[in-house]
Amino acid sequence: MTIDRLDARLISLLTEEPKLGVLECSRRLGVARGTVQARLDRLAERGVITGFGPDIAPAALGYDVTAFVTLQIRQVSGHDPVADQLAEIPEVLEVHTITGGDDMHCRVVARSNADLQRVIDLIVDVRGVVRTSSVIALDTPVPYRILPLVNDVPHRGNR
Amino acid sequence: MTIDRLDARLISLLTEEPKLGVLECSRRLGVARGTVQARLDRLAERGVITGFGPDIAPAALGYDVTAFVTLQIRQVSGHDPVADQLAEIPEVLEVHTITGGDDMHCRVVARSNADLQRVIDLIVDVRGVVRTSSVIALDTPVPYRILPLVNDVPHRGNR
DNA sequence: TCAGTAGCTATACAAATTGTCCACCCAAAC
DNA sequence: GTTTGGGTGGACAATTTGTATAGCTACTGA
Repeated sequence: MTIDRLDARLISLLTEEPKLGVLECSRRLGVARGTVQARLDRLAERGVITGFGPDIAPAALGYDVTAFVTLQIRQVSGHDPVADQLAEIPEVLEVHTITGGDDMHCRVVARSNADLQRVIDLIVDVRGVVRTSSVIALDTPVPYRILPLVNDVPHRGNR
Repeated sequence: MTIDRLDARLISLLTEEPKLGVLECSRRLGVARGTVQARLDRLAERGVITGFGPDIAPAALGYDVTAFVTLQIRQVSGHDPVADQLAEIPEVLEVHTITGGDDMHCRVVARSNADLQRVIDLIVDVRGVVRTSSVIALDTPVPYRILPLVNDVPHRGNR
């Protein structure tokens, strides 16, 4: 399952100028409108494009601190109940189960370092969590991006 | 800097049904079209909404493996040159500098576990990188989300 | 080789949305 | 008391969308 050059160009275009409509895209890409429409439909259908939601910057909402928290959980309790509890905490933006000495990895945000303490306490209080370890993100030299990956597509004309 | 209830409702609405236009949003929210338009402009201006780019699932592109790589770098080299090099690797989706024993934290993807080895080798080869440590994300019980955070806004009518 | 299929182009049309105006109103701030 | 920021409601032309149509080409499998 992969995408072709035209898909990649379309995704790039939309990533860089999200307000473009289908018609404008077709003009920029030099293809028919129906093609763009069909491509978008197919990309969404295949699950490549999962949505067009607005990108929100937590920092702009006052959540200036980002941290990564890894946790060990009690073996008997299992991951799911813990994950469910974590999901109840708004400041927990993302949770993964992981390999290695720890069991889970979370991205969390907070309004300040002091506020981070509060959030970590919430996490520690989750039933089944044995131990946590946190690091604070000081800077983000490479913010989340997928374009380089998308553009890593063989150039064979448009197809 | 914060958002009010109407902003939150608007963001929620757009997150859940991204294809809605301004007009439809105004209908759903029960406010005038101009209001929605103004709110969106302001949210974008204030940096709360940073974009409307398509959300791409790396897994749908064949990058089934996600991993977190933490690195130690040579003190003398500084973070920036290392980050610049990391940014050249398409599979590196995100880089943060962090507190604690390690210096940087990256999210990377790969086509398979074997392919992950290749990507890690690319990272190790970056000048200034001394040591890396990786964990693989096995599952993602809570995928990245910001809605709970956005909805964590006092209910005081619409404002 | 031939039929079938998938994907792109081109075109058409009505319906809906957008981008901008404007005038007016209200509440909070000065 | 008056400025000011935000919201309302309405109006307009221009553009875009949704949806169909038909024709063309390239590839696939029998």
